[in-house]
Amino acid sequence: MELISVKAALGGAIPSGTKVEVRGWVRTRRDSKAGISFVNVHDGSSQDPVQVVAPSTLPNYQDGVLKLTAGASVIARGTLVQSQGKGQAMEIQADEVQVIGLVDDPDHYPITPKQHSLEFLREQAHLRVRTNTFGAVARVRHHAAQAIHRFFHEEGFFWVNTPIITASDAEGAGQMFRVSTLDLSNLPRTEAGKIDFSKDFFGKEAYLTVSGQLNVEAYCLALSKVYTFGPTFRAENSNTTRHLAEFWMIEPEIAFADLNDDANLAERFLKYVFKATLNERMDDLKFFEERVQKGVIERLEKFVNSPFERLDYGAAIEILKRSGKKFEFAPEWGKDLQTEHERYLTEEHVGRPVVVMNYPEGIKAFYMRMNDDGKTVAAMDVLAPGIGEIIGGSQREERLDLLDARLRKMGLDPAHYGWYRDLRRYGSVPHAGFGLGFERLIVYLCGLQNIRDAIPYPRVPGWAQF
RNA sequence: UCCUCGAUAGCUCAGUCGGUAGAGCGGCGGACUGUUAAUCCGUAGGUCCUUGGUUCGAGCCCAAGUCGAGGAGCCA
Repeated sequence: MELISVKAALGGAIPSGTKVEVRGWVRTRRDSKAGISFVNVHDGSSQDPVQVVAPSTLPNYQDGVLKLTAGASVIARGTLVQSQGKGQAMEIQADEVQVIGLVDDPDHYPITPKQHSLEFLREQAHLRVRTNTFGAVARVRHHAAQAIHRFFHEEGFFWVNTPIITASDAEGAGQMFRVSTLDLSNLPRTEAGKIDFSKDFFGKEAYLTVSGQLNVEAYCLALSKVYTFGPTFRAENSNTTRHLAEFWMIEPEIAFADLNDDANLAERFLKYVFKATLNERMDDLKFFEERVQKGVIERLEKFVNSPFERLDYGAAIEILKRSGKKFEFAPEWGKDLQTEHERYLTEEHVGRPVVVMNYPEGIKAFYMRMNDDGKTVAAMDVLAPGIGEIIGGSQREERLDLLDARLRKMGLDPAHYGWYRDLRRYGSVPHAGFGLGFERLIVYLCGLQNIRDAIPYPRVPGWAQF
């Protein structure tokens, strides 16, 4: 008797006639008066369930097998055989179906074999992973994460675990969650009446990180090729299909590199991860193709096989102006590209991924490197058909005087950036990197509409259940 | 945060002009069949989001609130 996964049972590598055991959860049960029941069992290892054929001669047929409903857990032992029915190659002719856990209230069990709305399933986050859709998302998510680590490892990058808690209020990438052990109902005060954070856990104000970039830059200027991949927090009151309060971000950083190196890295990176997902999870992608978004596989295949177009921001604005398209927001030099602009560029004008480079300094962060024209910075966005911006990155300002000038121009005090400025004083080198929201990548891979379906337990304003 | 839309059975939804609450799926019972989200018959199942108002009478009209969705802003 060999314990096997459902995936292995269906995989064809195990010869017919082998005695096997599978463990999992019931998806459906169909009874035949010929004296058998068909129980579809899934264990998460594959998109498809295995069909367990349970004869009515089993001792627990009446008060066991016939009590099975969607969601019940079982251990089935029997012979793996070629199926007599259509719809599956292999099935398990059961000698024993052990009922492990029944569903208490089958009439209220929320996961039925019909299509549920994704909104409803979000409120059942602990059970939604039992559905085809969320099982598939979970598997794709795992394979994408593995592919990301594998890509960087193979290219000689080191994974750096930057801090989750930060006492620096200088990251400037958005609203932060405060971390404190102070008693909110009895706050210590200074003589001036302000909250006395010197009494707080870290002796000063602390927050959850909004980006590991600044920290990983330091490691870049020693290890040369590094990346972060970890949880990230934004306390913005964003209620959209693209924002989470807690998400996972990937941020590579490369030394002795400029913006072109950065764009090349982004292109290799995305293609590697997409290719790996196509290779490793085609079963789930086919499900998304059928049930979630038509064309998602072709979109990925085209992405993998198309060279990225490079486009200067200024040229992009000109293209948009001359497009003859009616945009809700008129394109104008000095303003950021709207989603409608990005979609036009990548979907209609070029028809494949585009890297837009060298944006006006006024709309980009302080750490981005000033170009020689004095008007633009070495920033880039990778735009993908069907979604728009998927990666944002830049070459970092490695010249101390220019960094200080830019900080001051943006109303920031260079004194607050002591250790970050040190990196420009001690063996500074040109370096570059980019940031990618992992869940946005998952949305794109799976053809989802809402980022809340791309993470197991989404956290958004007003919602932190489970 | 702003704009728009929505909330009716476990789920997905219908509900006409304001007049006693409906279907499909799921559950339960039965029939039938190596079945495939099986099929067929029967059956149970309701705080119509909450509060207030209008009315002889409100799922339906009005007001406020709560929650959800989509879009915008911000962004990854």
